[in-house]
Amino acid sequence: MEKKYYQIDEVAKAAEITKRAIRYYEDMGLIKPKRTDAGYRLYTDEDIEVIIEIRNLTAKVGLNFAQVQRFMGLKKILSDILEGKNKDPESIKEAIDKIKDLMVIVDEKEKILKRIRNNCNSYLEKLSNASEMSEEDK
Amino acid sequence: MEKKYYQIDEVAKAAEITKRAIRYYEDMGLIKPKRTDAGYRLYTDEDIEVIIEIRNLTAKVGLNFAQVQRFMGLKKILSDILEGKNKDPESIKEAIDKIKDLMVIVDEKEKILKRIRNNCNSYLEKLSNASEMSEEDK
DNA sequence: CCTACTCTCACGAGGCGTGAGGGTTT
DNA sequence: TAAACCCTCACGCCTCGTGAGAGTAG
Repeated sequence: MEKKYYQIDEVAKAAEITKRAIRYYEDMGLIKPKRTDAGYRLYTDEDIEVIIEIRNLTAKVGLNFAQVQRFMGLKKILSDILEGKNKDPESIKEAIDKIKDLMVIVDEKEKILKRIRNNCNSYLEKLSNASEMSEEDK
Repeated sequence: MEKKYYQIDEVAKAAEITKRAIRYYEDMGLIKPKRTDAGYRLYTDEDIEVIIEIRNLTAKVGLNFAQVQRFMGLKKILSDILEGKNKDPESIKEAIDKIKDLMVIVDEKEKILKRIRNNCNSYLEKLSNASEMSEEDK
């Protein structure tokens, strides 16, 4: 079974990100694509998944690379546990704690977004009232 | 009725932000505190509110200063409209559009946060199952 | 005179953007 | 041969972090 490989430009389009950012992720040790003899980077489908997840956690959630790396390490432990390769209760506890840490950050962000959305909604209401009043002035 | 003024260190604590960041907001033209004769910055309660909102929109939501500035400008127009100082239907329409733009960004972020939270929850479920199984192994 | 503030430079870091200069050919 | 990729520097931008050196006293 041959794996399919993608060049950086395809990956950039698939992950909706720049090539520069992808190379930077590599510099930071978050991904390690294969290379052709000429040095061209070759990515697998799994690499693309990882890149998209990094993107979500950084650009969208606002984690830094150190935090992303912690979370990625967690995912490896997690798949080992689920495949039965790792049955160490300590590892399981650690993984659970790391997930909970991330969820705290996510909850915080969600609260602030909700506040902002509520503000926006009340502004819109007030503005539509003001808009109606200016109609009646005619 | 005298206004109360605060020095930068008090503001920093109230807004949970560094003094450096507050000064930078000023450099970027987002706030314009008064100054004492010696050049010390003096902030009002409203300044503090603004600083907290900038903080929420940048650090928490991930907007850049250009976007924050657009949103702040909007708030001024909005209060003018609500106080009846501005009854121009065009201004009202513009304000509504800007708010809708912001809400699109907020919605996007909320979707991604929900996805991440769902992932976290399903991981936690799987891990707690794995944890029970490792208990039974004893 | 000493402490604890304040100020203004100014260089550094993280996460890329944007060429420049030069190879490769999925 | 030329287009259209790829590579590695390397400097620039944004949002501050972190002193350094000097003035102020809310």
